[in-house]
Amino acid sequence: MGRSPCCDKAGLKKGPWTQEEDAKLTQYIQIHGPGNWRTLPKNAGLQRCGKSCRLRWTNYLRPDIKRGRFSFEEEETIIQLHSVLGNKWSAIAARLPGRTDNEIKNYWNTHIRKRLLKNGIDPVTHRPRLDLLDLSSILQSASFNLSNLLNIQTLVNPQVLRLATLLASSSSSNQENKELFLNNNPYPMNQNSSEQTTTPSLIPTDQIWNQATHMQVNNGQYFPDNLVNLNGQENLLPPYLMDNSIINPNYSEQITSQVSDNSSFHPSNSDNNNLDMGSIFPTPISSSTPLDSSSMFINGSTTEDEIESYSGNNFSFEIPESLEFDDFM
DNA sequence: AAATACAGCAACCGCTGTTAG
DNA sequence: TCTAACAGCGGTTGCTGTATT
Repeated sequence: MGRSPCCDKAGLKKGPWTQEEDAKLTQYIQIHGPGNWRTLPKNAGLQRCGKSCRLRWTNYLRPDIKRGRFSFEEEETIIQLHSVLGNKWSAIAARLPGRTDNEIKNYWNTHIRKRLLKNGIDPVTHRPRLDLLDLSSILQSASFNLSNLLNIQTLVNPQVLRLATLLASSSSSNQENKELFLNNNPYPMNQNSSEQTTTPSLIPTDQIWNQATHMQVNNGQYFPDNLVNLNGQENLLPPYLMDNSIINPNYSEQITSQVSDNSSFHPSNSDNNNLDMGSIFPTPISSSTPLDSSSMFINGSTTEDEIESYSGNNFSFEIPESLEFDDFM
């Protein structure tokens, strides 16, 4: 339309808001209410454009804004809604009381998106992609040895598996492994999206769905409850493949049907009579949680933030006394 | 201790849809 | 019906604090 931004007007301030400006804006809105943003700055004695005032109010000063760290439930909700709605941040924010679209967008880009990529999940399609994984680091994991690798060959792209085997059998240093992998990665990151969605590295998720439906957690790491079964046979999948929200082929459809009914959808931390979140967000005791970094100790590294973010009451587990960590090693 | 890199987030930009005159 | 202003949205930028070298 070619309209120049209102802030182009001379004399209007830009950049971070001061406490004084915040106070003026808050006081004015408390008296007159929000709206009429064009005339508001002048009436409130602010050298700002109306748009800037509106953004400051809606994203920061509004009294109903919930500040601070996102809860585990909120993060799950964001991930699930994003899998259905995409980057419709306002639509996602509408289902997270107290959170703004800007805040959710920032949180997605700075936290969730990176973790999905790290864990081999395409943040756009929400599907597992081995070509996004740091495979060499997985191979260093004590719970993912060569014999395990060979036993999952029916589940992964043979080409990737062959490469992983090569890396695992190599006696060279870790750095050399990484370089070897990078040089031989058959599915580089710069493929176009259509190729990505059809790449054979996509895990046939329905094949492993059943294995992920019953999970236990131990030492911060998820394991299926048949990890060590009666036959003493170890489960052969690495933890990152046991995330049932990731690999459940139906979860997107589930939430789509829920979300499509706008009048009845509510996030799990509100009255959830209209939506059984348990059907969408599996509880940790029965299964893994979606995209949970604490379940992804692929290379034994995680951040304090990630650990802390999952340490709330919503994340308690029952660990059978008979289960010992050594059993998994 | 200083320089550099990185992460997180508030704020801005530019576009689109809606509304009022 | 047209036009301009408003309101809202998603993408991007740039500042600030922290971590690393």
